[in-house]
Amino acid sequence: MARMSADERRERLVEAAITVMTRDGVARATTRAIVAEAEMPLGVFHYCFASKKELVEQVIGTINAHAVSRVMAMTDTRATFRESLRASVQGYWEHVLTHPAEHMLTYELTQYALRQPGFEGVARTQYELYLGTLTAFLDDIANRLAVTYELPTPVLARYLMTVVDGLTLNWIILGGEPEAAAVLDHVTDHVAGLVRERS
Amino acid sequence: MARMSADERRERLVEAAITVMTRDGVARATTRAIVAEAEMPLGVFHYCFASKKELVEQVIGTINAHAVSRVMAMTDTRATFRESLRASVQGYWEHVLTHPAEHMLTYELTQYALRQPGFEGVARTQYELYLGTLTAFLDDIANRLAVTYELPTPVLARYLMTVVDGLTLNWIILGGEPEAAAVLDHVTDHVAGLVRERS
DNA sequence: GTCTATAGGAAGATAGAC
DNA sequence: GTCTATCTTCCTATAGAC
Repeated sequence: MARMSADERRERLVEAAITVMTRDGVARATTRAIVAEAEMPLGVFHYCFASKKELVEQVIGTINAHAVSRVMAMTDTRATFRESLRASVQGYWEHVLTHPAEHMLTYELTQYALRQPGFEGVARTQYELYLGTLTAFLDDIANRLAVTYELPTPVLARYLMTVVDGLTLNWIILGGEPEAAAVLDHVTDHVAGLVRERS
Repeated sequence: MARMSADERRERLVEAAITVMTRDGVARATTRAIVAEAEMPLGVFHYCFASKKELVEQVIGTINAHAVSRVMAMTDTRATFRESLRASVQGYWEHVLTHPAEHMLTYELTQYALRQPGFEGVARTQYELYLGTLTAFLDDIANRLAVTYELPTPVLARYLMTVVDGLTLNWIILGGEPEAAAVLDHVTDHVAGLVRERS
């Protein structure tokens, strides 16, 4: 009854796992719930993956790849730094507003990784990845527009990551779109004020 | 063998639960692990608490009370707004640096509450509490020093909460004290620049 | 590879002797 | 109230027929 290759089953199981985790939370994404979501019998699980750990690793890899390519795609260079930053930040924020559950899942997986033996480095790698992507974004835009920053790029990148990450988290919990958008606008303007023409 | 009142047992079990959650994570804080930490037999649990849910509610209540009284105590009014804000923020940051596990637990409990049926409102209440406390802090300091803010207080409070919460989270995961402190200093200075003498 | 059936263990909660 | 022993359920993982 080989209706589908093991590779395709693996892909579908990872997708199903993400669906279940997004809908019901990481803790409820049991092997049973995942195979049920993928409409496969339970026994399938362990000839597609050696263990549940192996599946979760692939889930985290997939989620991270999505997040990074999202940030990459958000680079939106316009005529001025202010406009470029605003466009990029708004692109990100749009995604948060339309896909809150996806962002919530990344927070959950970070926590999961921080506690799960065998995933010790994963949370750190995840945040280093975000920070690196943001740093590259700032460098890229500085080069294209021939500007420099008043603050060291690592500090500026950390600042942006802090605001974006912190605001995403508290918006997921509290809502309050007007205040959240106001904070984001204020920070965008403030950061644009830290830019100098390259001499 | 009544060596201790049921009330005292309850208190000790809540303490033990916090110890286990801080050390091993919320998911590993099982009734068995908690009574073992408190050095009590398993059967004790269910005549002290009707269910595990009841214990977790008390744990969250205790943690929140700690957090709020910490923010209250951090209000540190000096001669100028800048100095007051700096002193208060440094007081908070000092606590993060010396008690990271405690702060990590609050993030874990927030996630737990967001997913656990019966705790739907708890995460929101928690963040509203933080935001309210920060707003009160800003109002208080504005009154004492007879100043106003360029931004509406709700937006400013949200901005501060975002930065403080986001930075705490990414410092727990990434470390990098110099950059984190630089971000905090920068934000403190920036916010101090948003203050006007009351006319 | 594919599936059913089940092992083996840990979770929350309860029964019932004292 | 106090404790031991146990119930029920659900988890990951495996055994073994096809």
